[in-house]
Amino acid sequence: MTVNQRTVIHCDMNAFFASVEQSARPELRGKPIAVVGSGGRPVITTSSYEARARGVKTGMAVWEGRRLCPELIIVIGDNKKYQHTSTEINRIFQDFTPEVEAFSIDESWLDITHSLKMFGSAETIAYQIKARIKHQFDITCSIGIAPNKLLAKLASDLQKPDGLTIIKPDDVSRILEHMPASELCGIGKKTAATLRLMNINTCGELGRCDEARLTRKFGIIGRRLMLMGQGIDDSPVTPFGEEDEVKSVGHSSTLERDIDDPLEIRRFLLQLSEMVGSRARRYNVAGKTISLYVRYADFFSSWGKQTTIKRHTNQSDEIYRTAVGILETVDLEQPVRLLGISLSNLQHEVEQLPLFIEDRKKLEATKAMDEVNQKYGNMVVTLGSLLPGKEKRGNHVIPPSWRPDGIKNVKCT
DNA sequence: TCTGGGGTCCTAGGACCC
DNA sequence: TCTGGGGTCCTAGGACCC
Repeated sequence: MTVNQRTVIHCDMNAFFASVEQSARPELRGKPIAVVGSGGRPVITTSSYEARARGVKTGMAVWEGRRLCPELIIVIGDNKKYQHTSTEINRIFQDFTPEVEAFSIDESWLDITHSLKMFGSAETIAYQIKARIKHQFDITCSIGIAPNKLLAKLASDLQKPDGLTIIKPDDVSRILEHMPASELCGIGKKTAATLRLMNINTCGELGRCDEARLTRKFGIIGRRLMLMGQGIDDSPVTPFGEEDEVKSVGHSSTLERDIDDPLEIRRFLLQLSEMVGSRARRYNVAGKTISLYVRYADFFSSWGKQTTIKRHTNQSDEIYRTAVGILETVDLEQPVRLLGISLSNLQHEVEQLPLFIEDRKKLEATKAMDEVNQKYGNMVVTLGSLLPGKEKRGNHVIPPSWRPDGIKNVKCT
């Protein structure tokens, strides 16, 4: 046993978006509901446990969910509400330890190593967390307690909903022996399939595998895979404010219908550029690399291309022009199903000090536009003048993005 | 009648510089 | 006739997570 034994909690909200909706709207409680995006081709983002019992799953098209469960209630998602609830829940965690890391909007890790003395035991803390979340939001969660993040996450997956699973250091090898390797966070479909071809199915087998054999197959992550199989994970819980800086800012959107009209494509690119630009400005970052991603009507074929420009930018018009520049190097093979733009190669803490009066005017205009858009929702005001031709602007509005603000990078007020 | 949107990390190969 | 080699930046693509 090492001296540095840690105790880590992983907390996973059960059917988070659906639970928030059922909590906010009593008439939805006990019913099969599905939370969907607001786009023209909606898919199910989260379904309640009542819906899951009927086979309704994340990622399904709405019609498919309805086929399986005709009484399915469709609820349009409200990201702001989920964001807010998530922030509040993380505040609860912080009453138990300052070392809280949000993995996603509905999952967090807590390093409670130094909180045990004050609160008694990990179990006590877990039960208190559950009770407070239940009381305050009427939401259940599944909690895993283990010596590290990898195992805590594995543990929280073992009992759903409303579970509490403890993996004690002494039990690690017994529990992992027959656990499918694919249960580990980080081993996805492809890796699991490759492992199976190597005759490795369980964590036990993975942990005993010759490191060189894994490295030959997987490169640098080979060693990491072996350690994962042994339940070893030294990665720290990184508290709020100490995360790595954002590395890219992007938006993509599936169009309501497939399009091949170049002007219409540009219209969407303009909106995407504005979404990316305004978010970059809000984060106070600027990027040198602009990427354009296109998925064709057949869904399976797609491409992405990127260009690196001379200086960093977070100006929507520059992002737009660069994206169009990329588009012009390509002959589209099919109508377009999805368009995406992202800004990377980022510089942080950008200071905007325009030298020329024209630039200052533009900055003022951008600021005013950002304020209006922030107040009245996505992209009420756009740089319509950049669009070629005089055709009336399409009234299609790109649906609010799934998670407009990564929880990691937003200062909560 | 389908199959979302937001990210991160890793690899490979080419261009270019000293 | 020898034709290096390290470092960095770039593009493209794949795998993973929620």
